[in-house]
Amino acid sequence: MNDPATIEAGIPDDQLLPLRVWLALFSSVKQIEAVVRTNLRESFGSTLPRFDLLSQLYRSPGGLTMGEISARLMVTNGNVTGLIGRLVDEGLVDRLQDEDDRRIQWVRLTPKGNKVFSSMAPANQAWVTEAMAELSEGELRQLQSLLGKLKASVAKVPKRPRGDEDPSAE
Amino acid sequence: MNDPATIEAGIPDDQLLPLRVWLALFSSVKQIEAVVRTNLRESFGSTLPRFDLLSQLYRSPGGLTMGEISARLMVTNGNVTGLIGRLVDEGLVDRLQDEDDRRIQWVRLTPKGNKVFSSMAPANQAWVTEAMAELSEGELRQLQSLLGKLKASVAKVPKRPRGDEDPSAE
DNA sequence: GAGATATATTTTATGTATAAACTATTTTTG
DNA sequence: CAAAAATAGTTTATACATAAAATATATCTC
Repeated sequence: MNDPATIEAGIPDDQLLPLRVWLALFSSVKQIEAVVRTNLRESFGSTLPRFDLLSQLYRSPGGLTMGEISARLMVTNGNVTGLIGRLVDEGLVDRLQDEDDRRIQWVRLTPKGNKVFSSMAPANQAWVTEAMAELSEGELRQLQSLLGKLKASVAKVPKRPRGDEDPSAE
Repeated sequence: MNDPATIEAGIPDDQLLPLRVWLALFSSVKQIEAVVRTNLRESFGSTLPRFDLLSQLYRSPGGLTMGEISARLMVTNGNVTGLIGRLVDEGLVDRLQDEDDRRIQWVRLTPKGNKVFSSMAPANQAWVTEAMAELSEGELRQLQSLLGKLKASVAKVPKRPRGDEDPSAE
């Protein structure tokens, strides 16, 4: 991932603003991600995707289906298949088939996975808190609120189902 | 990547706030990325990393070195090597060696690359603008300002050079 | 100016991610 | 109920991304 782009030649400033915000959002996230990723690797030999996945499972003691994980992490099913496979190999997670619907896989943290995540989570919180240390509580709340609005705004973008290209549109 | 995680059990709310903001930032970016990625693929058969790279080159008519590209996109050198290779194959970009320093590669947009990027950029701007349509100009400016502060805050996180683990720290 | 160090980039191994095609089930519907 | 449609997940092919090691060149230092 990289750096959302702009053409800035002769476009009025208010037209440019969303693009600039997007750029700022993008680079902030990359920046924080870099901090967290480095720390996860150096301190725990782990990665952000694995941590996020463990976190979801931690919050769902009853387990999650593959599809639910994929929805929560906002990634494809195929991605989750691979991620879970590695975590199973590491013994942090286990899979079992649903008894009624044989298409469904239930995924849960193993006791080891639970323990490992419990040790990572406070460190992660500390890193993120430190990264945001210069923002006051008020600023953080403002940011949170604006991001909430943004989320709602993006969610309204119509996503046409595939095949709806309408090549003969006027 | 996915969904920055939290343990929320019994932690005071203001301790939790940075983590919540991180979560919100992360998912906003994923959400917008999904919109842009889908549109770039459907409309231009391209991807976000390629678009961002073209954008950087577009803004630097004199060309950029591999290292400079890597710094601007905040990705590793190896990543840029691959990305540029594909863009060269597509004829959108060319590489030439520096005359004085033979380690350096200068990368520029080809005329075709220029043309292609010029057609993509306005569409990209429109998508991002639409995604943020529900935010007022004032809100966007506020967001921009807060993200600027955040960037400065994250930049202050000390990044110890590798090998500075100090395993015997007290 | 030779050896050590630094810089620019590529290569290697691996992990993460997507989209599209596919398999296996379940559910719907005529 | 049988055929069709929907759902859950995996597989495949490919792209993107990292970290670490390697290569090649340039610069520094004595």
